[in-house]
Parts: sequence; C-alpha cells; structure tokens
Amino acid sequence: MGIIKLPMGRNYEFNREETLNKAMQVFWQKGYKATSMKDLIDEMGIQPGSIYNSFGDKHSLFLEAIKYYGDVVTSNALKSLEKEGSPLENLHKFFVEIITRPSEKKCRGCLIVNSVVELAPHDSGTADIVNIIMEKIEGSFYNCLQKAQAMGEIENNKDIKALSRYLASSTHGLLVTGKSNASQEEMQDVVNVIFESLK
Amino acid sequence: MGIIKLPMGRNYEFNREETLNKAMQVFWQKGYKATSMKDLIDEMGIQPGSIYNSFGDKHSLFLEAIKYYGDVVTSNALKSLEKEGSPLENLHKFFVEIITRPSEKKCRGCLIVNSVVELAPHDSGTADIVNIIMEKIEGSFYNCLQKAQAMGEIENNKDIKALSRYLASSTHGLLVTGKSNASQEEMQDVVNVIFESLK
DNA sequence: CCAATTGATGAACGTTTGTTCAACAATTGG
DNA sequence: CCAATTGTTGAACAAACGTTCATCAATTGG
Repeated sequence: MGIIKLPMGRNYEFNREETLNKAMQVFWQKGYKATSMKDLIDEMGIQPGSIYNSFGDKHSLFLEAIKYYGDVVTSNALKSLEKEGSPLENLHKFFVEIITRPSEKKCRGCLIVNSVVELAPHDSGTADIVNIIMEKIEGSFYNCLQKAQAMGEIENNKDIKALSRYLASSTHGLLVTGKSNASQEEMQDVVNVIFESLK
Repeated sequence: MGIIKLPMGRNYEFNREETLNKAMQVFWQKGYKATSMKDLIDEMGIQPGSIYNSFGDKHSLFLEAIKYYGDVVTSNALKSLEKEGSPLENLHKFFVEIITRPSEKKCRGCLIVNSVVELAPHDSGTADIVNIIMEKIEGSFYNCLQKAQAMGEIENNKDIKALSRYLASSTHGLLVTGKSNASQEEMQDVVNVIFESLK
C-alpha cells in the first residue's frame, strides 16, 4: 500500500456530484436554452469561475447533466423492472409511476425526452448521449418481457423485440401527454390499453 | 351593396399568411427559445418594425404560429381520417405518414408536441392553445374509431374513448421517437403493435 | 516561513437578445 | 396639391447572455 499523494493547491469547497445534480434539476425543469448561467449559478450555489473550472462551459455542463440523469434517474427507474416476482407487475408499476409523477412534481416530464425534442436533431453531442440512454431503456423492457415470457405471463408467439420498441415509444408518449393538461384518468386509460396489447 | 371603403394609409407589402407560415416553419425547426428575432427577420423577409406592427412581440407571434399550425398542418393531417372507405385503413395511413416524415424533412417532429415539451408547463398561453389542438386530435381519433365500430372493423365491446386517448398518446410517442435515431423498421414495429391492439 | 499550485470570487467583457422609434414612403380624402 | 393616415426601414437601445481573468484564499512540499 503506497503513500497517498494529495494534490497541492486549494481543496474544492463543494461536492461535485451534489452540484451536478442541482444543474440537472434546473435543466430538467426549464430546458437547455431557457436555463441561463445565472439560473445555474443561483441553484448550484457556486460562482461562474468555479462552474467553468469544474464543468467547462454551459453546453459541456448540460451534456454531463443528461448523462448523469441517465446514470441515476433513468437507471433507478429501470432497476424496478428487475425486481423479483412478476415481471408484468413490475412493468405495470413502472407505468403507474410515470403517470402519477406529473401532478406532484412540477410537470418536468423526462429530461431525456425533453432533450430529444429540444436539441437532439441539431446537436450531435446531445443526440449521442440520449440515443445510448434510449437503447438502454428499450433493452430493459426487452429483458423484462423475456422474463415474463419465460414465466408464462406472455404468450410465446409474441414478438418481444417489437413489443419492447413499442413500450419505449409508449413511454415517450405518456411523458409528453403528462406535460399537457391530461388527467390521471385519461392516462390510466392509455396504460390499460398498453397492457391489453401485451396479453 | 355598399361602397367599399379602403383604409387611408400605405398598403402592406407582404402577404400576412405567407409570412406567418414562414415564422411557423422556423419555430417548428428550431423551437421557441432557439429562434431569434434575427432568424425571424431573415426568414420572414420583413423588418422588425413590420413584425411588431403586424404580429406584436416574439411571444405573440409564436402563439399565432402554433395556432396556425393547428389550423393548417394538424387539421390537414386529421382530414385524412375522414376520407371515404375503411376508417382503419385511413388511420393506418395516418400513422405511416408520421413515421415516414422524419427521414425526408429535417426531423422537425410536430410543432405541437415540441411546444408542449418546451413551453406548456411554464407558459399558460401556449398551454391553452396546445390543449385545444390536442383535444381536437383525440376527437378526430374518436370519430374515426366510432365509424370503424359502426362498420364492423372494431368489436363493439371495445372502449373507443380509451382507445382514442391511447392513439393520441401513441402519436406523441412516435413523434418523439422519430426525433431520435430510431430506424423506419423500429417505428414500423411500434405501429404494428398499436394496430394489433385495436383488433 | 516561503514558493508553488490550485480553487474561489465576482467585476468586467464583448455579444446577442428582444424591442423601439424617428425618419421616410405610399396611399386616401378632400 | 395638401393634410391625414398607415406601412416600412434600420439604426439604436437597454438588458441579458455566456464567458473570462486578475485577484485573493487555501493547501502542499520543502
């Protein structure tokens, strides 16, 4: 075991991850363009110089924020699909969670969906990151459906690759619908039809 | 028949609808915040004074643009659902059109979906207009499904109110998916599952 | 304690933003 | 032709934007 060499200069006075998380929240709520550096400075609680020193410019910070969102928020939601017990029940809880969120939290939807719509077509940096996350989502659905099929919850003649793509697109749809003034009841209707189509 | 009284001052040198249409295209492609007045001046081909004189400020122009989109682009797409013949076939063509567009046109998606995601939660002016258009979309799906049911293309025990909500949300989903790098084939899979669920 | 290194601060910078307005052009009514 | 009215022009504006950097603070190595 070697001696730990500390860096020479001053120590950071903020927690990098906590600060990145704050930035993510702002981008999530306001979008990329509508978020100003002043917003970020206020919410992150550090000065512009510290932001640029630690995260680079606004665009770099944004890319890191959506990557972080994928690693924490999205990943956490997808983990619920791997729980023991009925895969279809896990999947159902996943969708109920999605349609329940809009009313409590401030209608932020999903940062990935928001970013696809606002930036992906014009910004390859954003496109690369969100595409990876979206493939991960589809992959998680696929694994869940595969398990469901193995357990006899889904008929064997079903094309679960197509179904996983369908579930991914349906999720995006609900996250958009949740940003309109659609009621809980309307979205419950949608989820019911989605689950009918899995049987 | 009375005498037509002409207004006293100078005549407009541009066609209001053509110019509004140009503005709509820019907002459609770039989003609200990412569109600058300079962009609008360049694309509309008139000076700032003329824009303010005819449309008010940027936000007012945007509201008029999304209203115009609903009256022209969305309405035109929905009209195809009312054509003679098989309602389900019309519906299918509607969805094929949606998943075919992204590759030709520059990945603009749908201005209404874009606006829900970018602005609706923070801007009640946008929310009001967008919600009306979304209700119109759901209404058109409902009429189409009703006709399909009357013609025996859909079973009578199906809840077509729920199905129309489902189709609306599915449409939003596909319009988001079309902005990612999803292939035509992937989206065709999604459409196939959607139509399975109508049977 | 002193040099070296690195983070923190926030005033200041040059752009770009959305918007205004005085000057000008075109049309109508008389 | 002259007054009245209204559209057009584009320079100019204040405010907000993202970004930089000289100055200071804290830590390490010797």
